[in-house]
Amino acid sequence: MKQNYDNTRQHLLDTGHRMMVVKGFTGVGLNEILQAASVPKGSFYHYFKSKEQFGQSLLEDYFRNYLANMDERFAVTGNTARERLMGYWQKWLDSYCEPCDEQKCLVVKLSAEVADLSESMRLTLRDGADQIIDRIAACIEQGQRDTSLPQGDAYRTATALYQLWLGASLLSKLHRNSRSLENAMATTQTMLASDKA
Amino acid sequence: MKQNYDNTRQHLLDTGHRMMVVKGFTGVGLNEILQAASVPKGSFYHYFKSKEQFGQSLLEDYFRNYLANMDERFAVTGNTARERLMGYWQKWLDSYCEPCDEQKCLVVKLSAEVADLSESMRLTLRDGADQIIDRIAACIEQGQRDTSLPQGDAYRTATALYQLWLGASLLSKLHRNSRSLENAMATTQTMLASDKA
DNA sequence: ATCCTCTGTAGACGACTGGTCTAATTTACT
DNA sequence: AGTAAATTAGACCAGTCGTCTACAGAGGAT
Repeated sequence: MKQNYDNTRQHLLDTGHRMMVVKGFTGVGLNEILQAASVPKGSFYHYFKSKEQFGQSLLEDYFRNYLANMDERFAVTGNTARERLMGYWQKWLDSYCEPCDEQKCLVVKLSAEVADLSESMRLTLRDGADQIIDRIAACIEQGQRDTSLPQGDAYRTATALYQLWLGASLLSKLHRNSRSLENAMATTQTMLASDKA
Repeated sequence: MKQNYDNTRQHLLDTGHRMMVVKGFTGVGLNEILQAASVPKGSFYHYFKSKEQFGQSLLEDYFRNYLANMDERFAVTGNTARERLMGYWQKWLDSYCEPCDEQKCLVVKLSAEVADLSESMRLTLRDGADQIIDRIAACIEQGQRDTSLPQGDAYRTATALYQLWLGASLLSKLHRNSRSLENAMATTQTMLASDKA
């Protein structure tokens, strides 16, 4: 039963994620999600207190996975921190697929919409983004130690890079192609050029 | 009468802008806008074919003003192109005001939400963003000619800078402060350092 | 001055969807 | 078999966008 509870709950979260990534938070209705998940409407409020709290849980779940993924990626040994970092951006770039307009990254999709709508979701998004930047900064520091990355304020560089990629993702949604992301990749390489931070 | 037409139409556009900048496109209802503008519903569909077309007109109006503003700013003489460009970013930074969460920039607020929702709005947003980048690039080229800015691919740099500031604006919405924008400013200065493009 | 037409105003209305909540059913375990 | 908890059904009403009919008033033509 507890098993069942978690299943249904997670199933709702997954379904919600899939729809919100395309339609946004306000843009998806509960009915829509519940129908897609084959969960009766009445059940929703058994698992979640409100749509807002559902959205927050969704974000928490998203960041938990995302950060775990980053940790795993950045913990790899046998290559330089620079390689690990560039692999992260490369994966971001690769995750863009031409036909499917799906924007996997919820920070890109929801930040602007949700920041003025729900305080709890805003805070979850904010903390998640901060943690992502922290990890990027940590990787840069590793790179400064193993000399694969240039010296300089790691945190500032990490923030700048993340901002760059968020903006690039926004533009890639407008263009429906990956050119903006490729430009971001080139800029990233320039910014991490060994002579200048 | 024609006067009245333009007045009411523009009044609807202005009111819609003010509300969408806070609540997003899907987040505001027609009734809400109409009530705020004191315009009866019947009139709305006299001026606009649908909510979507209203949104598109709103964006067109926004970009028309925004680009005119940029042109004016970049056409000033008596200073270097570098100063003109940095003035643009400084204005972006200044436009953030602590208490009012209003995000004036519709590209930041609406891109992610609208890109998957309305093709016409997506294209308007895309073309507007492209024109902004074009102007930034033109200003950079001026700076390369008057030697106030470093050599390099002006268009690529312009795109990177705009992406950076879009992403920074997104983060500033999450944090409700201007730190991200200040970071973007510092990064901008580094990227435009005279030794390296 | 009278009529006519066209622009714009007015808001009721329809069909539907939104999120929420209470009451009832089903399930699990004593 | 009885009780308590987990789960569901569906009512609820405010709100959605868009349609439609009615009418006010301006300007031109006769």
